[in-house]
Amino acid sequence: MSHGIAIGRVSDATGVKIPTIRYYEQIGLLPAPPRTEGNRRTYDLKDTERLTFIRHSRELGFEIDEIRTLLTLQDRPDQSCEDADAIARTHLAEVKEKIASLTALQHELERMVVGCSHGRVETCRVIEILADHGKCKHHLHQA
Amino acid sequence: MSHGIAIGRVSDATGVKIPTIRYYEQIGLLPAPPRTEGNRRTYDLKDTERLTFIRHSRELGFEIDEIRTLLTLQDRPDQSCEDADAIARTHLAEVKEKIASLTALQHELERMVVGCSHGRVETCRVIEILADHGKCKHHLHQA
DNA sequence: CTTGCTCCTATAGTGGCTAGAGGATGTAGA
DNA sequence: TCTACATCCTCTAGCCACTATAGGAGCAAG
Repeated sequence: MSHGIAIGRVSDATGVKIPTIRYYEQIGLLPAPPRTEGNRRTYDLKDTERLTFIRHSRELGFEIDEIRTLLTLQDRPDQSCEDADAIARTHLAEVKEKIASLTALQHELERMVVGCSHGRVETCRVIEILADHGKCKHHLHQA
Repeated sequence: MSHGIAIGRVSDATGVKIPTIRYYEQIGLLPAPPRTEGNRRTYDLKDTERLTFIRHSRELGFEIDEIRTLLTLQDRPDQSCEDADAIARTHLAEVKEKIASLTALQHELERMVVGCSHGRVETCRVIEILADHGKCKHHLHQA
């Protein structure tokens, strides 16, 4: 008599680890499900969908608080999606900046690695560049 | 009579915040400097250089433990720089992967934002894509 | 001598989990 | 029915690299 999905199955279905699911419950991201007589959590399909939504959002780099907003938006389909759009746009801008930053970093690392004489540390470009910021072409904001 | 640099000056000179400098001392990344009679830390130029090295390495995304290795390498200039080179190469590979991942993410976010009808949540592509992983073209490793 | 800046220690908090201890429950086979 | 094993439970602590806060003490200029 089990019309409830066990946490392990939910974990398998969504790819979210069991402790993480419990953590999401703890921080109020996932509602606390009913329990069996033996005190085990029993989920339903909606929970699984919600978790999939959460996991996908996390994969896309959204923060927990952003996901909280997106979830409440999802729950009210008749409202304007302005907020969701704004969150996504802001996030997109951040991602673009991060890519730019990382690309600059990539070039600098390449310069380091290519310039390395493969000899002694004394003449190593890797160490040299790290020690002397002036040898740095690019200004990196965040890496 | 002050031939010792105060922590605040070191902070200004290197761009590393005061609590962070103390933290680095605590974890053994920066040696504990001598103190004045009034128990204040007094640094010298070498410390400033070491901190600059650390800051720059952090900006380039190296982890503390990697920096630890790089620092010991720097201290022995007659040794082979193989290790430093290996660390930089590994790091470069990670950065490249991250860029690829973020670029995929960027495309997906753009698809979301462009597809958004700016109407009600019901028809919002942002929410839709987040809810349904199947609508995702790219497989993202880490974002 | 007082004002205000810098510095000190120690502790706790951040985000987003992850790991471990120690125990209860559920299930499948002998 | 017994037993072995998988799965689940709670609770606490740890991870990284800081950052913030509280509650003081030291120091330099006006």
